[in-house]
Amino acid sequence: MTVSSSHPASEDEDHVREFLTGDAREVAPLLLGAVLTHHSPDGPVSVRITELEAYMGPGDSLHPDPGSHTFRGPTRRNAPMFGPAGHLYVYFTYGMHSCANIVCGPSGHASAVLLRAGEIVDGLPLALARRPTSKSAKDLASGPARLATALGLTTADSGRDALTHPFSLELPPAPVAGVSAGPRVGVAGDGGSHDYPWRFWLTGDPTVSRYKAAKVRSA
DNA sequence: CTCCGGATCCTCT
DNA sequence: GAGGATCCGGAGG
Repeated sequence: MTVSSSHPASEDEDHVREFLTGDAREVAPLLLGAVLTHHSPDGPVSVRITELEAYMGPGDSLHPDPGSHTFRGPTRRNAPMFGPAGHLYVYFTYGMHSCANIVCGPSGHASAVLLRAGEIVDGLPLALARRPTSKSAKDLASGPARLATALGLTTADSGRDALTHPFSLELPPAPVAGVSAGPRVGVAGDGGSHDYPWRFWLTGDPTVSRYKAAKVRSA
């Protein structure tokens, strides 16, 4: 067989991309157990996803999502969320942390899944070097900013394709058993008490971030 | 174990 | 100019 000069997508890549083009609320629980790898110049680190959250786009009359960064429409920062599925949306927050999403849905539909926690399954020494304050291997990626740091992701990676070099994403061979769902963390929704159950995690997994209820803002 | 505040600066209004 | 899809360390039980 011959090799085309235009780097054709593999069947695997096509399959993963098509899967991610679905509704983020359906994609999210099925992404549990998936392995995201970043091959940085310093070496590879792989994370098995154990917790994530779905964020929907603007203009969904059934489920308006004030918690989404795209709620007020496209901006320079959130532009990748309006792009094709499978790309990264990385944002910087609290003056010091980066958090990473995988974009879902067809282009124009700004939905994504926030990677909230995972288990380091490859590149443990490098992940440790990136997160020297972590107290145990379980803490290396037990939070969205921790996960992004352990993988070496920054806003420079926002908009890049998570399915091609230097990244790769492997879906679990079969949907994982033992999935829990609940309200998202740190998002006050429409007032705090009616948050959507769009956070998914592997029940009982030790790497899942410790739950903290969304801060309720008084007007 | 839980609770609480400081760090620190990008992004959008 | 305000506030954040957070993390960490310290104080107290």
